[in-house]
Amino acid sequence: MESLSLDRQSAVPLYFQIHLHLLKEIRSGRFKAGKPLPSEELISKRLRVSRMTARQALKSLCSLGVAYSQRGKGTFVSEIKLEKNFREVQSFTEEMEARGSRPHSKLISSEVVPASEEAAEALHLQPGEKVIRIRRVRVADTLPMGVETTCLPHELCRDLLEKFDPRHSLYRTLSQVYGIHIVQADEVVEAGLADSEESRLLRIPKRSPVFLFTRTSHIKSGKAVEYVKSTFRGDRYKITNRLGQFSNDNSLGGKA
Amino acid sequence: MESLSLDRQSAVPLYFQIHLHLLKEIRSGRFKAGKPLPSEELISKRLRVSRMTARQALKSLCSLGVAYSQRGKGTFVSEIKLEKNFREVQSFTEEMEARGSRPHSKLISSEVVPASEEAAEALHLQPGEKVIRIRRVRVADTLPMGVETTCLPHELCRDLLEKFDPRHSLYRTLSQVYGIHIVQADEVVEAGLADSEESRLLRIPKRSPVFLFTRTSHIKSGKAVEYVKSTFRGDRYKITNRLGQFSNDNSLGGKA
DNA sequence: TCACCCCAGTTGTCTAGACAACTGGGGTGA
DNA sequence: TCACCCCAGTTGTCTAGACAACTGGGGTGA
Repeated sequence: MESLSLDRQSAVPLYFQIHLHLLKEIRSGRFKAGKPLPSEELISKRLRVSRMTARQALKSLCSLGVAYSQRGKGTFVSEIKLEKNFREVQSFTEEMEARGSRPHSKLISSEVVPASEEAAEALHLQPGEKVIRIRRVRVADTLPMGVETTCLPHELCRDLLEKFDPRHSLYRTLSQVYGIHIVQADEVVEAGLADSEESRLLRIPKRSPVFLFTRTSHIKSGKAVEYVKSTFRGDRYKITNRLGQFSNDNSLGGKA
Repeated sequence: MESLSLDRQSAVPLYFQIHLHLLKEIRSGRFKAGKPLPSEELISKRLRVSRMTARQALKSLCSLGVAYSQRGKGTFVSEIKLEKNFREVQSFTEEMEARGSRPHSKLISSEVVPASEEAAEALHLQPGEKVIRIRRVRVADTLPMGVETTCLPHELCRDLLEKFDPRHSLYRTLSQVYGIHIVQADEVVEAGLADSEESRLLRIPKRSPVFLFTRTSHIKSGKAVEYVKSTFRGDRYKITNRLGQFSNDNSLGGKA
């Protein structure tokens, strides 16, 4: 706190400068888990900002899950570790890079076809409307991890098959070429056994345990832009989830 | 909007009265997906509240995932359905009730034992410290769904085994008797095959596909209070996840 | 001893403003 | 035609205050 001086000319909002500073101090161990952060009043006085600005900084830490507030008591550092590998919405590519593996993909097929019934429903398309369908084997380092079939509305990105190298990240191409940013995904996971095609592609014994994923991805407005079915091997792939922290999110701020 | 008159004497905050009203109008179809909600300015004028209060109402809808804001444009109703069965942190009991099944449990064993190494690590206990361990078969309607082993620090709820009926919800007992409210859980899921004890208890063939869950549950402060390992049958149990919506949460309010 | 009150400290809610930054559409002028 | 400017509408950030509601500890008085 003492060392921080705010840059009032900066494009970075004051509350976010304070947010970043507190976050750094928490990570450095200056503020320990379970211990109070400076109060709104104190931040307000020390840094000469209004209490609402100080409050917004603290609230944005709460919405990150780094801190929590208790009325009448203060705002405290959460004991929950953030750095664990929880699944955000991210492509296979990003997920593997985050785990320290080198991801790539082998293309099985890519084509424009009429949407299947389930894909049409998930993507809110008329029956028979066209989708781009890409089938790939997903590989981490040299280990085949899963087989994935992705469907995107053809309307959304007509020339995708020319612009997209299937060995790289689809999400990055969507984001960089088309400005389509996937921010949320709804997913159903089932446990099953590998069929013969899957066991051949993944080089695992037939009837090995596998995860079956069905995922619908959304952009910020909630519009569905991707429908994916995939099979991942159960012996090498784990899912890490964080549940909750939805309904108890009394947040006042936050930054993308 | 027109029909709403705020109760300024109420203990319910103004922003939350507005929040509830807008939510009702969205659910009723008065405001449709993709369409704008009233602007901060408009709410402020119509309901004679300050703009910050109107803003807090809209932001709390955003943090619920019901709406999203775009600078310079407005706040819009999200196209994402909320009502789907996503997994919050909830007990098996709550989950099954939400799905319309009648949950119950068959006790296999309950005892106070020294924590296993992994349980001690998850719960931040000293090696050898005691935990309450409860093993149950989880049943939906009359169908056995999974085998679950729960460990709780003995220190936390010494007389739990007297006060808890293992056929009912553990989370409810923790909440009602001890004031322990679980708000977040970190979970690892693996795909595997049922061993002989599991297949017997779940009445499924040996080597059927199953989910293997390892879960650590936390209270608001982040303190770990429960460590669970469980095996659920893959033929009857599906996981529904919602990913993302963490980093893009520019919220100003929210209510537990 | 112990129930109660009081008080300082804290977060929660709310007000009435201000300016910045961005969006989208309409109008202007070369 | 079309690049550009302007403007109304909107969200984002920020200020300087106010009172409510709650927490926890200390002191008072029966």
